[in-house]
Amino acid sequence: MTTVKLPDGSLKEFDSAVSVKDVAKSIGSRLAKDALWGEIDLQPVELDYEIPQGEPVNLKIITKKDPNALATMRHSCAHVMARAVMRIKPGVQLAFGPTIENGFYYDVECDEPLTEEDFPAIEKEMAKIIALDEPFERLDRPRADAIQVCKDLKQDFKVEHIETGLADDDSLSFYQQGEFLDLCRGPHIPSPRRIGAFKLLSIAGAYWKGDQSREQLQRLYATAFFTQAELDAHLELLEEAKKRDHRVLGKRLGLFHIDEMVGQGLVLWTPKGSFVRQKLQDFISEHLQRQGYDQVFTPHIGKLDLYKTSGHFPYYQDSQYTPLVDREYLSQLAEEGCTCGELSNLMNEGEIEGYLLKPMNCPHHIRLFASEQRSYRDLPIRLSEFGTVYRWEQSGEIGGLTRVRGFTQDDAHLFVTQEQLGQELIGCIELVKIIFDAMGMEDYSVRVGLRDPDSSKYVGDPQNWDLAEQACREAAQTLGKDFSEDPGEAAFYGPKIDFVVKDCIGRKWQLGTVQVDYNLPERFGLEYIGSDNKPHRPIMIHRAPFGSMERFIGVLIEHFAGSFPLWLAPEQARILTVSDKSEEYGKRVESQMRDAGIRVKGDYRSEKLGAKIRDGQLEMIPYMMIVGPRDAENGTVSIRDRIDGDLGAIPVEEAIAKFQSEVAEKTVRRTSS
RNA sequence: GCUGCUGUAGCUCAGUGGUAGAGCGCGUCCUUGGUAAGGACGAGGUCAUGGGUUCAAAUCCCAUCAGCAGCUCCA
Repeated sequence: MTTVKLPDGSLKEFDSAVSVKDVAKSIGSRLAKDALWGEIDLQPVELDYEIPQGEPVNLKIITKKDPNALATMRHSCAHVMARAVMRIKPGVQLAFGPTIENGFYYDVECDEPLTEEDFPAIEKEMAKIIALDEPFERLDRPRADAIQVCKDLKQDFKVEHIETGLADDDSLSFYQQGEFLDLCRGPHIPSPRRIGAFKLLSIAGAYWKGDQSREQLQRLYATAFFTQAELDAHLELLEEAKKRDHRVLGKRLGLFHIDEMVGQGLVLWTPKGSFVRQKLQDFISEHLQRQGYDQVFTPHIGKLDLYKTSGHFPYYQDSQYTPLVDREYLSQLAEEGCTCGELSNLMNEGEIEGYLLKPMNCPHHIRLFASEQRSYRDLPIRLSEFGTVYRWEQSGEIGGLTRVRGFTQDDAHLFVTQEQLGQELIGCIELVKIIFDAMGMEDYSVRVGLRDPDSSKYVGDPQNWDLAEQACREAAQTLGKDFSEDPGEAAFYGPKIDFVVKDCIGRKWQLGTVQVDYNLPERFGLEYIGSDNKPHRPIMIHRAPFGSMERFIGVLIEHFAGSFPLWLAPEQARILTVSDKSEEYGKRVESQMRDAGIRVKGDYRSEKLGAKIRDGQLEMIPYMMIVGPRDAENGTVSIRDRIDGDLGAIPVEEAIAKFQSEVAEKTVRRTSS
């Protein structure tokens, strides 16, 4: 008699010995077909495993749909990969080898570094190991034994990990497969034959335990799927994603240029890219005006005193451009025989006179606020500026438009009373929502950064913090979207709400941000006169709904895969003549459209129509208007839509009206998600 | 900043020790073609920069700069 208890609590009884597969069959033929392996009392077993008779056993049949099935298989594949590397390279030290979103990695340290040229050999060895079909066997060892096992294996990272990271565990598990033994929590698949298809993807550096001061390891990235077809589909998806990379599209569509001679991370906007940027600025400016913001302009530099007061200099010196040392101060230092080393020390200590390229706009706005006496009747004061700031980002972090050294924030600083804080935060969130909605961006996440209760780095009154954190939560709730609350993610000066999106290869970027600040009003001694005729300290809100124009446009290019909606497209429509004979008519239509405010160009080359269409498609022109003798005769254009193709001939006026309404509606029509 | 890879024509790339190639683009000419590439000819490169090895370097070595991936960082 065999009795199994299924995850739903139901019991199934069998008169004779049965395998896992038999149980699956008894439940349904579909399940039997989809079953990958079983789990008896949480231990993975093969499908042909004969279930022990007698006492009831807990059985779970694992299928592809099981959320952990793929991850479990991939983790087992990571073991196989590590084993293969150890067979090929001597003296391999193993670190961590977890599963990640679309695959897995294993951190290793080798005497001679691995390169991508080693991949074929590793993959071949992995295939051999899988063909051996040795099971993954779990071994539990008491703490002291476990340390000894790792010492015997000469796996120093594992020893350290047990001694520090797993200091509270009395018993530790290992998994053994053939000669390969590894400290591992599990679970694993019952045998490697469940690894359908795998591929090594890349190799990169990573620090042991993520600590820059520790050993640098080599991280082998790979992925695995249950079938070759799934792996192929995944790889194709990666290729497709690369095609919408904003760096590739930015070059192909001529949106921006980053020039070696100008400097790393410094963006040159081409006319087309500048157009998109300007349109976005105009768009948000209109909403700022509606919300009662005042726009201001401030310079790109400020005296060091300003940043000493704000606290930004010298504390963030590593991420700032070197100061512009005051001319007279510099000659004075020279007269005193100051050496380079001494100058450097003076900079480190912040004891230097000169100017700084502004790393943020707040100090300038603060001085504008402080330039007049303010009454509670004036508040809230909302100063906004498309302010360009410069930060010395680490060279290895810079790339494309998403991480640059000079960027323009759609910045604003709100000076508010405690009572106004909640409502103003909601207003800020509203702006972010307006932007995401207008772009049809739904795939973003919201993070409320709260203070870490165990840390003392935060400035300001804890009661105010509580109020501000609650105000942030309430503001976030107005989005009607899930948000995460992240303790420890607040800035030292106040809580914040961040908006995060992913780029084409899955990297996360913060776009919009709304931050409460109790610190700067304090440091600058800001005041307003209250209704009680006494001075009070305002609270500041920093907010940037786009984040920065650079990063936002970078993400936006990928979001639209280069196909901007009509209202944002630098070139909205293009006239394509069928032959030279229609050039005159084409030019007439062109000027008619231009007069109607359409951004139109004409392609009058003596190319065949097919070639002109192809070029227009590749340049992602929203509408192509084909004009030939037939159109000239009827006063029409034959419209071709970037997405839907040929729409047939319509009168020129009708085409103009169509475009104008699409622009007015800010319609978003995307070719793919 | 760290590790690894990469840097050849405007763009994408081939070229592994014997003084440079393709496709696209660009120019000129021919072609006058109705919904994703018509044809011919031509111009265009101190092979990222600076050193070194060698009779000889795009090719091998070192440094610098830049790009890519990851790590670390991001007021």
